[in-house]
Amino acid sequence: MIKIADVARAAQVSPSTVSRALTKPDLVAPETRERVLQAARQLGYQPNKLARGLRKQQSRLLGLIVSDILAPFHATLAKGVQDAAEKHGYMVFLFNSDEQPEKEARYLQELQSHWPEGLLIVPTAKTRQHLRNLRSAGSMPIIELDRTSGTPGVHAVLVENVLGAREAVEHLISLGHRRIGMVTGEPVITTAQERLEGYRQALKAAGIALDERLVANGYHKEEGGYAATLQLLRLPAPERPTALFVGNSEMAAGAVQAIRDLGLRIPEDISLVSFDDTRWAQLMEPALTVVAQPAYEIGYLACETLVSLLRQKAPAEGRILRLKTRLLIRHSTARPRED
Amino acid sequence: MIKIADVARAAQVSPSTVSRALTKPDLVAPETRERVLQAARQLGYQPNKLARGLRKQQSRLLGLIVSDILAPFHATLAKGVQDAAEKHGYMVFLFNSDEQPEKEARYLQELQSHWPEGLLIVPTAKTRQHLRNLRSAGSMPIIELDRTSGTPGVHAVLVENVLGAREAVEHLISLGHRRIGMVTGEPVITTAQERLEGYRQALKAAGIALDERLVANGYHKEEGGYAATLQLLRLPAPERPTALFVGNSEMAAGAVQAIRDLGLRIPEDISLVSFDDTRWAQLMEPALTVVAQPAYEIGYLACETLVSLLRQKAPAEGRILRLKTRLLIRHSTARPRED
DNA sequence: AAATTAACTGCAATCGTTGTCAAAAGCGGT
DNA sequence: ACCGCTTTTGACAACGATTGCAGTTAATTT
Repeated sequence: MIKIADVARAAQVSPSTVSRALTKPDLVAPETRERVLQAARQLGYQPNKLARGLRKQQSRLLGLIVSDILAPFHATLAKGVQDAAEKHGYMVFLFNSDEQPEKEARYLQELQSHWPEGLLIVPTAKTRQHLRNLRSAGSMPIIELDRTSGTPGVHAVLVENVLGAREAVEHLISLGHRRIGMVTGEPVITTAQERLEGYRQALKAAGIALDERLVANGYHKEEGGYAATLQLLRLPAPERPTALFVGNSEMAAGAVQAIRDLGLRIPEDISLVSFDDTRWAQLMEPALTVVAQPAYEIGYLACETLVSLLRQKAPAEGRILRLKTRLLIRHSTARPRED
Repeated sequence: MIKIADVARAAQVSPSTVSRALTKPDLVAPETRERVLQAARQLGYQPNKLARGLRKQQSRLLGLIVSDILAPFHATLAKGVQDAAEKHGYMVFLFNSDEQPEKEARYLQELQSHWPEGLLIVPTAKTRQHLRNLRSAGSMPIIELDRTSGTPGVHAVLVENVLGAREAVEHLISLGHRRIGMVTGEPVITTAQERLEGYRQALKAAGIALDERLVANGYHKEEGGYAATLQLLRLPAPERPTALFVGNSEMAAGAVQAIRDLGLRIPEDISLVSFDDTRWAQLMEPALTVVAQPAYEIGYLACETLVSLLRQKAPAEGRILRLKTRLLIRHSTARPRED
């Protein structure tokens, strides 16, 4: 690799001058500058970011930990973050915790040793402890995405989960459904709590009593969604739900398969709404009614916020931003059968 | 941040001893070692990777550039790479070229300045030039994924595109189809070339003349797939294909929509096979017959190969590994209608 | 023409870590 | 008590880039 000394030799100046010519061009004489720039170009010089970071005590690095890079929601989130980071000259270290707290802890350690200037994270169940253990956490701004860990002083960019869920369930109610089941996620995750709360509020507002048997845990995963859906649809006829609200798209995929395996038809036999939009939700037959989240915007906004936090060095107190969801009514919801 | 000098002070030893206690424990006396380790633990010391990298002239960093992180295939690829990298103590810098050569060039530059020890890349149309311009490329092992750029000396991990495509088309032929259309990707991309070649071979082996009008370019994207499919299915009846082979899943999504918009039914009116398996291909009705690729394995294997290349410092000559595809026959293919 | 100022450049120290070298300390044997 | 040996430790110099300070030259003013 070409280093600054090589360029200096080629341009017949000192390393200091090369450095200045490249980073503070107006401090060096025009001819010298030209000579240096040309030499640098010719040799293909690229400043070593390790050395620069060490000297300037800044890495221009951000850490991003998502909980499932294979889920389109998270991939989109990551893209938003990266695009925003790039705009401001930051690089992003992307990790995938797979919802596993141990992995998250390991990656946080690893990340820390690379001196990131800020951290963006989709927290898992143990994030709060992990962040407490991180020494540098006090100095480094942290933004949580999609969910919160409850760590004090941390910023977050989320969506209106309660409202979004409520609108989805109200849609079902307006179609005439009364027995509406919910497949929820891990109760420790705030999105699961909030979406369940929205479900509760919608029922309450419509004067429908909450039946605990109609709420099943799908643990945020496809298999869990499958199992939870089977459980709900195998209830004896009078209690069996005529519509299902599912907490995220992974579980919704399981739900669709469970419904098919039971030989039921959507929406004739059962209506289905899910949080989170995906390609398959649009392409499946019938297209799925969903609560769409602005995933890209969440990532982008979170990163913008982080960068602006880094600009003003005063460590602002934690603020929570919430973006709106949109209920996309497609063809998986209809009036309940009259029997 | 705690640095080595802080630990040294706390443990009453010199910085050198701290460094040794942490990295070469058997070179320091047991009691001293304990004292140092405890001080380090207590202070939450994390070695600064920037400084270490600078001093040791190694970054333990790998670069990964994929061409579309939102596509499940690429996300899975990335996961495979990361998992393998983590196993060997490497970090991965992930970038997304969005198939745009300029972005790729920019990221390659940016990456280079972080001193990666190796590079994994899903090449775009201009990768060959970009790599030629990279000074460090000579010293740094490079592995291409999914496609090749044709850069001499570069390693690659690909799939059996010709064979996979051929099997898919042979499947259609065995069902009785004779007019089979193909929606292909950008011709500069090797996967598109190879899959087209497989299509040709299958037709030839069955004694079916190739009709150029049955091959349409979908440019690797959903919209392109939509347009190409419309074009093929609007051919006058005698030439119109009874089956379609689509070069990747993005274009397949477009194809499905085009078919629906034309009011045709799969597989009664038209059979459909696509390269690349996805969640929606499994969930759509009817489930799509596909040529599945071992995406995770490609990433994992590529990274393993890269690491082993780094271990043995002799720069081995470029080798190409090809993994097998699997034809998953589902319900989007059937005998052609007799009319 | 001398004095003052401005513009430009180089020296040397620095960031945190590691490896080399040599000094110091401990040990057993004579 | 002294010698040679091993074990343990610390001082110091890098790695590559940046920057405060000081020095040199040229330009401007008196």
